[in-house]
Amino acid sequence: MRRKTGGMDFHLNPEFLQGTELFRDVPAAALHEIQAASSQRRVAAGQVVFRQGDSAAALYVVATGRLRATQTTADGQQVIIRYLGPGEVAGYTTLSGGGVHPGAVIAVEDALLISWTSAAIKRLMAEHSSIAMNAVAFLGARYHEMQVRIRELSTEKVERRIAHTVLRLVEQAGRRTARGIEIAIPLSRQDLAEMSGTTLHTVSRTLSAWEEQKIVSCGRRRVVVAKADVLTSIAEV
Amino acid sequence: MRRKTGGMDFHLNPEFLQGTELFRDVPAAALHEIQAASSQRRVAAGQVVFRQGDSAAALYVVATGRLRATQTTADGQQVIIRYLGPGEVAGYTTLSGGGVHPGAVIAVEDALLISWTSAAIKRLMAEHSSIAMNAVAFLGARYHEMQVRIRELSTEKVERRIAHTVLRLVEQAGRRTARGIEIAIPLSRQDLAEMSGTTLHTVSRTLSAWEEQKIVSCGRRRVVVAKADVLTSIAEV
DNA sequence: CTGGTTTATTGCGTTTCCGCAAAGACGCTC
DNA sequence: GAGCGTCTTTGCGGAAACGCAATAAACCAG
Repeated sequence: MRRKTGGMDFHLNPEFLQGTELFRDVPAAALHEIQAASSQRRVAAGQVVFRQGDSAAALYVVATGRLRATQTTADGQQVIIRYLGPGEVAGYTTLSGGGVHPGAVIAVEDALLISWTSAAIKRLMAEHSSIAMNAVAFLGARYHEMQVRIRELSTEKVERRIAHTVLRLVEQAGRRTARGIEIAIPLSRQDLAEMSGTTLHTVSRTLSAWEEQKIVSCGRRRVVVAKADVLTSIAEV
Repeated sequence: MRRKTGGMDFHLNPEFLQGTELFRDVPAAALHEIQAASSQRRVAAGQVVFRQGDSAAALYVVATGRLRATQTTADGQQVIIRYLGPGEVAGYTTLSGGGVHPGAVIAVEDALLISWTSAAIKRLMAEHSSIAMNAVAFLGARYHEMQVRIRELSTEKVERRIAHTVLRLVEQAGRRTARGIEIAIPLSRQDLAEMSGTTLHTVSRTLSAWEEQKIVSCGRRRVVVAKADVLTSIAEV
């Protein structure tokens, strides 16, 4: 399940760490220490990294693959908070209190994660202030993201919300292809609904209408944006 | 407008700092340095602390009074992100990048703020890791708050959302009175709407219905919760 | 290629909530 | 206490989006 750094499968080189949101610009001297305290964990697509309510024992940084962070209500309704790609942090609660994870994280592709125990990452932050500063920076950025989403959910109609969601995904996981920009995450209509605050039916109807106008072309769990500018004008006007 | 610590109006004592979310548990030795770097600023009710888009030059900690943080769209639609009371931080962006404030903050009551320049607070964080740890903790907590609100906005119907909003305000600014728990912030129907993702009309109708059932009693910009348990069951069921 | 599973589409009725409009209540100033 | 501005209530019509249900399409395994 987990193995110590130095395993045959992945060499955790300093360049990788320096490219992550948490260890960016950390003094070279600290990198070895960070690396020594790390473990690795592989998760297959669909597998759970941690559940909502689990005690926050480890912090993860995505090395390869992609994760999804969700929030679930008592009665099972779910929303997607965010997707996490290489270099991003999962399990931020581990950085602060000795609390529990407020949401779940699962892998949507096979992924390799680098992890630290709560005690280890706290010690590293206390010793190397630049790590703590990075944590402040990325938490601030995520807080801001959520503020924007709240504003959208509160003030915009569904079509615009879906447009914003798709554009955000393009930004985050867009891959240029012949037909346009493809979102490189398998995305069901349900998934889009859970990101836009609507139902899969409404998402389906909206995408169908867009497909009619050649703005997007989509398949099963796949969306390709052909006319990003038109989508932007739907989102902004 | 601003004046250095040591002015006659407010003595910034160490006990106050130790009770704030940012300077909790900071070593006593650091308090003097924190204090020396601080300024004070008084704002009258209704006055702007900073605007959305202003460059993030200062960080504020509320000493007395209450502030409101908002997000506004290009076309002037507004949502209320949060109210800020004594001990809480306004202007978190100042902690990280050299960016701009992503939202506005105004005073809803006369308030006294303690402030630090961006450079000063960054230096303090770098030197005293416990400040940085506190920043990580409170940003994590706010990020979590926003996640919960997004889940509510995405999955719940208006009445439940309004109930949640009112209960949160009770938690944050409730004051026990003869008639029940009064929310000690002047709150218009419009304000409640901007916190719940709905319109003032719907808020008005909902409060009227609740008043009918003696769950709340309200006046102009005032809400008193008589039966918090019933409100909780509306929010949770 | 065939049967089963998952995912997507679409029609239709229904609910929820918005948004206009007009009237009413409250509180402040002079 | 008269007048004015702000805030609140409420009726009514209508738009937006939900949610059921049934069908269709895509994918997978054997």
